Amino acid sequence: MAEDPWLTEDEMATWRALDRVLTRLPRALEAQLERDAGLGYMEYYVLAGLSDQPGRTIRISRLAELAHCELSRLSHLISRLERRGLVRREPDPDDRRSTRAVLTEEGHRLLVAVAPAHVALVRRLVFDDLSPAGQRMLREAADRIVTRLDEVGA
Amino acid sequence: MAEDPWLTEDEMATWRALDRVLTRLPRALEAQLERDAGLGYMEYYVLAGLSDQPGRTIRISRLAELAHCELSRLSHLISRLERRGLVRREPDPDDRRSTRAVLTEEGHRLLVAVAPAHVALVRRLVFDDLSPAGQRMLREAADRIVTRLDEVGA
DNA sequence: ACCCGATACGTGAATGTTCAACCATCGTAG
DNA sequence: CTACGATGGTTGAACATTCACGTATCGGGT
Repeated sequence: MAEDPWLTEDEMATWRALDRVLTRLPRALEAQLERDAGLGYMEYYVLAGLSDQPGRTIRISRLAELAHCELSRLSHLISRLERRGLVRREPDPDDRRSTRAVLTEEGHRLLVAVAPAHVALVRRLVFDDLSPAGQRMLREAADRIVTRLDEVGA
Repeated sequence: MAEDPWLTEDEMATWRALDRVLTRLPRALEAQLERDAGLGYMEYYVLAGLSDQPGRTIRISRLAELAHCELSRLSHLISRLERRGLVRREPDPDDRRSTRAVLTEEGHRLLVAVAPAHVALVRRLVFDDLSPAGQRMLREAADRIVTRLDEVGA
């Protein structure tokens, strides 16, 4: 951790650009979800993840792994969604420590209603005018970063 | 907003990778700053931005633009930093509505103490094993996304 | 059968962020 | 010069997230 620490001019410019994406892109997506459905970014992806599971059901701890989200946060979040009738908790018959989250019909309807606009915004912000080569590079860069994140245990 | 909304298989994979970076990279950087200096991500960049200004001083509203941060949030944030003696407020002589934030000597010392480890982590997570071509692509992709964000006014 | 560490949550307090006011000052049209 | 909208900033309440702790269950080892 001791050696020449600083970034080159080029790296600095790249980092600034990436940093702006990091801070503004989630904010923009969240704003749209909030307006259209009263959902936060994480709430949306929890509902979306849930709808992909067989029976639209999944153990809460498993969902936390998928969302890279702490159990405590997810518990509060699910309580909010439950109050709104979008998900429901049910005990896991196989393991009585465990709780399962189930996407309700109403939750599914909300998700189906809001998803197209969300996907359209992702397409517009990220993929419009991104060449296939550019997209491949972007994915490779992102995958490398995720690999590094796993390495440092974050 | 009506046409074929869905993402291709490839786009979906790219988006998932990007999404993981969006959620986990800031978290990892923030965790390091929090451990080493008790600073949040935004707090660090506010101090860093401040130290780049002549006289380590800047109008608060200008700082909010630089950090793409709302005034209210910045005001609370600066109050916290002020309580810790890292910055100080002073009235702007040119415009009496305005307040200026000044980085204190102690704030500067903390910044200098924590910056190397932060930069080293950025280098490790983002730039190690990123080819010059890859870096150029990454920056171009990020810049395009920022341009789109400006277009939709986010 | 019993003990003990690990796993799967839930909860309440502390902290941070957003939202909706509010006040003071500035620039300017009339 | 004055009234009025725009700008700069603060504040407090509402809401979300994190942290530390508590509880119940599970899976072994002995």
